[in-house]
Amino acid sequence: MPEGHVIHRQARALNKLFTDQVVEVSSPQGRFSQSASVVNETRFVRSQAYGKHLFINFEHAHVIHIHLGLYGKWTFLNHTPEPVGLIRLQISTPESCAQLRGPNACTLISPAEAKTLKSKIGPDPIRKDDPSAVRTKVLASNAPIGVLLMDQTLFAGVGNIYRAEALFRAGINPQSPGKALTSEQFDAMWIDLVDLMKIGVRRGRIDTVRPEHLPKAMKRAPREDRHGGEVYVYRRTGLPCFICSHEVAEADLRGRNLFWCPTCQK
DNA sequence: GCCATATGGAAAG
DNA sequence: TTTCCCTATGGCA
Repeated sequence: MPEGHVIHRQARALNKLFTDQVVEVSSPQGRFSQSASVVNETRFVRSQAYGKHLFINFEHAHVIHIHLGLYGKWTFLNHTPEPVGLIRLQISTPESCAQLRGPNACTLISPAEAKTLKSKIGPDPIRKDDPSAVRTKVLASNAPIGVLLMDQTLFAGVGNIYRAEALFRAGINPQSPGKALTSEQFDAMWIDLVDLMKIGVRRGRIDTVRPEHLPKAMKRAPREDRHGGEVYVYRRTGLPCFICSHEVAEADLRGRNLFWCPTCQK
């Protein structure tokens, strides 16, 4: 259920636990057993995040590709318990254990296949990738910017929350076509995504409310939502905008929930 | 216990 | 554009 910042944290956590160690790899649930046995008791080289995709390199040029999708979840433990629930992938040493449940994708691939996959992933704000090619595409596109932001070949790692919040902070209506943006607006939004997502990596939660709006936000915000942080519009449907007090709106855009302030985002 | 929901994306139609 | 994947959780009976 994560956006890119979470995947980057998980890559970091896996590296901290397992880099250069010979690890036990298994699939208690069974579905990944055959692949797990291929890398079982081999050396964990490193894990890397590209947008929402995670790549784990093992010795002998084996790579596990993971995408969490909506339900996927990692659990990190300092011991290896009896399996609870459906664990697709488990990596462990005597000191540490990482368990993966419900991923959208978990497959053993070759370095060549990894390269192909990575080539389809767009620039990632957290990796400080160059957005110039994407800027050209966005500024020429008739598609709504709210749709473009969710396209992982354009903005790797951006999900529904960062989309809603970046557009709010930029004062841009999600329905505006990409070509309606100025080059300056695009650059400002990209830089904002870099800032916001780096904060997300650092804190492990999504915080997007500017300090000057924060006291007000804290007072009016409902319970902490699942994103864990403080946001302007995501899942605040019907609640007053922190800036103009207009009700936050919600709509369906291409099958995903969209949140915005009709006043602040013309 | 049952049902709706979720920060995603590929495949099918 | 719709369906499916696949798991956990929270709200409600």
